Amino acid sequence: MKLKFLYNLKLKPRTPFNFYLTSSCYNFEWWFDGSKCLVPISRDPPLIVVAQQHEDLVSADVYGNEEARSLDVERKVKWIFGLDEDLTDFYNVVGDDPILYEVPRSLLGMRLRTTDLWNALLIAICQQNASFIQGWSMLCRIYKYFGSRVELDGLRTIMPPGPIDLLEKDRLEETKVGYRAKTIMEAALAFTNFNSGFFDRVEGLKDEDAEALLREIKGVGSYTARLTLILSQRRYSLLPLDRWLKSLAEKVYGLRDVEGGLKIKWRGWCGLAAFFVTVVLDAEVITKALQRALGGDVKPRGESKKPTPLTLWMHSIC
DNA sequence: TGCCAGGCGGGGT
DNA sequence: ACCCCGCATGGC
Repeated sequence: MKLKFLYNLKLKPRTPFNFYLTSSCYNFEWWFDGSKCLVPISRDPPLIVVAQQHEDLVSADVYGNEEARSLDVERKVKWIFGLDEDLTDFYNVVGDDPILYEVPRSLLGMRLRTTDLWNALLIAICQQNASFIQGWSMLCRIYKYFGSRVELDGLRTIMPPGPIDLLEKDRLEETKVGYRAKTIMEAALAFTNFNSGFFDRVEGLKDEDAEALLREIKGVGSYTARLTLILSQRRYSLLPLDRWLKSLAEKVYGLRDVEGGLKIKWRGWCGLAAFFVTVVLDAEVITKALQRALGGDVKPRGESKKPTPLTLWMHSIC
């Protein structure tokens, strides 16, 4: 599929904003090359934005078919990059945190990029009981195998698959996701069951209700549901607590009641804090992550020998 | 080789 | 409410 250039947008982010870090994090080579960040906005009608930094603005070249002209791209791009987001209070909360104090310093202006609910759920399921590299390799294979190739003025990229694409092709074994295949298919089914309007309502629900609704999918528990809502709707109050973060919090902060303790410590920023913990510790496996955190080595490595959240885009992992 | 890694649900108590 | 186990897969 080829998409043609439609128009350009120039957007002004709230300062401080770091386009490079924001685009780098948890991204793939076909969506970020070090300067251009390609953002799939809509599958039907197809629309992809090519964003890059332009002085103190974000420049967005919009590619799509004619049908896509009517979409409110400006609002979506602002939302995805968090251009209007104010992290002042978050920076105050983590400014002297032994794990996160680098966030308002070396990672100043970095925002979380959102993705749509379905894709966020896919990402979250792939993190279940898997190391960073295993989880993102599974995702990588899903995108390559089920996504569609797209070309924008010679730029080659991938449109991530929708639930229908997975159901129709029905060859998830090829992507080596193991027992998560069942959960992914359950999720895909739930997302195509439009009669009930199952997920159209999620946005309007309170955090607990949104979490409960996602958990109706078999194989989706509290961790997966919360991470999904953080990555798609910036529900930063939610704490996606897995064994990795639990272990870190017990040993580094000396917490016994991790859930309660982190909520007091990070207040309404638990979800964003959890996200940044993985970034500053380069998503190392727990033994290494603990060493790093206890040794005060909480600045992400620039080196690209092996993939980290910030350098994933520099590597081919599948 | 064997064991484990950012979960989860189902079975036991 | 808890505790414990199996579940695919790849990497060390």
